[in-house]
Amino acid sequence: MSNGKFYITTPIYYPSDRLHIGHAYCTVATDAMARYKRLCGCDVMFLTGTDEHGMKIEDKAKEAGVTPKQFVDNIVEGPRGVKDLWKLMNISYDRFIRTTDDYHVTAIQRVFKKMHDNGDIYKGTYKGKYCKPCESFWTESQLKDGKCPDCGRDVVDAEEEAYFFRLSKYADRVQDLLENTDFLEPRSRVNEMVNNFIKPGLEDLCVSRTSFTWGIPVDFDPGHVVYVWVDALFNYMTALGLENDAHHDLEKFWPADVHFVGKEIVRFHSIIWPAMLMSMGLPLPKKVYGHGWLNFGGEKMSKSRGNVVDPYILAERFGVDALRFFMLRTFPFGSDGNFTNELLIQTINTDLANDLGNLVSRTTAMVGKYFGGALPAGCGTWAEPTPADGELKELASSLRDRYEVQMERFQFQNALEEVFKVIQRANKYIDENAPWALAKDMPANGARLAHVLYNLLETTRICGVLLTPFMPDSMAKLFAQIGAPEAVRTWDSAAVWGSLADTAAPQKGENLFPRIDMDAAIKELEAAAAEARKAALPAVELEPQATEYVDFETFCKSDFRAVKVKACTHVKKSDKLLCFTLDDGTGADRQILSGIAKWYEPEQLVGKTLVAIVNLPPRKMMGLASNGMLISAVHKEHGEEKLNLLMVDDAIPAGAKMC
RNA sequence: CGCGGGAUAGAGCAGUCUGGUAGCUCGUCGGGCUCAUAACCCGGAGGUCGGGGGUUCAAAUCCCUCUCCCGCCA
Repeated sequence: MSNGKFYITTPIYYPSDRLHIGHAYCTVATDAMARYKRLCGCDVMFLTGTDEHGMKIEDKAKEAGVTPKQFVDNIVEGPRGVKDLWKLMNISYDRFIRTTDDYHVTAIQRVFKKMHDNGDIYKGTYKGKYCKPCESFWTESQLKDGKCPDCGRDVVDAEEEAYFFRLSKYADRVQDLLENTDFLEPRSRVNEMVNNFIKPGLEDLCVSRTSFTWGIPVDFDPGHVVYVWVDALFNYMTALGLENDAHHDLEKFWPADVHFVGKEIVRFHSIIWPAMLMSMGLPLPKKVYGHGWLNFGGEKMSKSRGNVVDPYILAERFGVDALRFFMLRTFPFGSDGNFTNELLIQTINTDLANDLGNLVSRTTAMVGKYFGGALPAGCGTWAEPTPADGELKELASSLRDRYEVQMERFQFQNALEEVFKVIQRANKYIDENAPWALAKDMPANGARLAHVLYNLLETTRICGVLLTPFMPDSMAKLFAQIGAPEAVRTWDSAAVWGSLADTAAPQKGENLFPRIDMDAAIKELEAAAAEARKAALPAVELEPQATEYVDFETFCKSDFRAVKVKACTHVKKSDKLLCFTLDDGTGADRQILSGIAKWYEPEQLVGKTLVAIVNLPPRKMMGLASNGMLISAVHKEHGEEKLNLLMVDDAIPAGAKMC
């Protein structure tokens, strides 16, 4: 692998809400790639960040009663925010750009001006549907049943003055770029872009707005703010110093080697972004890679479905490295993957605990047990290698090359598959050699035993090096356990069998990857998810007030009375009903059934003064007569129904009329 | 005929570009081992690769067609 530079980016995420596992997926993939390139000796620039402008954030901030900047500050820098998440996920980004950063703001103004000056941005009118109460423009496709998707009211045709980018001018060049180069990968995305967007004809793109103010102002035309395309996409260059003095790495790192992006924004990165760069006369990035989405349980993750996976919960429970590994080991990077908790735990148990963790554990344990912790000098070579020796050695020393091929194609799944084939071979090698049998006659077989263990340590070391980009912390622990110093954790050493000193002194340590009890963990996760869903629901939800009037006569017919509870019992075979014996002031007991067993124990209600409507027609429930209805206050808390019986002052006599 | 993706063992997936004995993980059945995180190793059962047609000596793979599922992502 040659050295040189490598510039890789994630999309800049939109901090209108907490990030979920899908964002983590893309960022972890980028991180693994960046770490891999550093391991290879490249000078790496790894950029990530946040795209912080726009109407949605403006609205959300208003809702929360803070300024837009305060709102995004909290989500980006605040507790459990974006930066916290990347810290937790051990993301080794070199630079983090926020589109609200001063240098970016002024740089974007300059870029906008340049494109305006060269004639590619011109003033026109933006036609759309306008909702007056919401002061919002919508496109035809955004409307819900022809109405405003926000408030459901009617919209009217309207136009506003706006700036447009001459996207159409670059259609041919972009189509050529997509069809005749490997600019966009995987290849299947190319057809999608060309068929859906280019062939029907590229329209010029509206690149400014006047309908909201939370954006970068167009400095030569007050009232207009730069819309997301110019603002967000150019982050990849402003972060290096384009049109600003905050950074000075443009020469060194541009063009980007690859932009990793989710498939939903492939269009922007493969059509709009190159077109704008063409307009600016700037070099294009070498590649855009559109990865798939993580679905959950076969369905798209979405807030409304309540199936958004929280990376915090998973990382804290199973370990960051296990989660990072799982995402990249299990799903082909280019296609959608179906995330399930079962699959996550299964992968951790099979690959990490049973195969890798256990291999390290049994190997280091044997070195300790049979050799007191250090192998004898000279054990690295063996005069008459067995076929198994040769096979293991060959497989392990050629692993790096097979791995590299896959990594260069961003096929993390395949790269990891190669590594685990070797790990499985090593476990088999133990069986073939039965070290425990050799150990029974140390004088005769001690040297052979030492060689077998050395081969195992060396295989483990090579795998450890190649797994480091995926699980940096765990591999550092692994190296410590097998006694591999820094010098033999390098890319070069991963292709050189015998790099580990034959006197290596492994130290059996804590389990690198503890096995997980599937059933227990699933239960806990489901409980946690339910908790999270609940927390996301509104704190207090009230029944909307009736808009229809009830006439006075009808209302007066309802006879509400104060009643005192003489006795209260559960109704047999019913989990809902309580049976009340009430003093209603008439002298005769009144029996009322009420479906409130979920909220009250019978004992606690005896003696209370309640309110009941007493002239409802009698009704039988579970075979018992109910003569009226007790009045309760109801509302919802975090989606859960709450009920409180109306209890009034005990000084009120039984039978007193409410009016 | 809107566009795209998908349909491969009980489950989840790879393989399809570049045709050549159908593969992985889990599960299941049987065996081995006891160094190790009740882990590891070996073997078996289980698939007409969604249906139909075509090209070919040869099709999961190429072509046509039909059915069903998913998504359309300011």
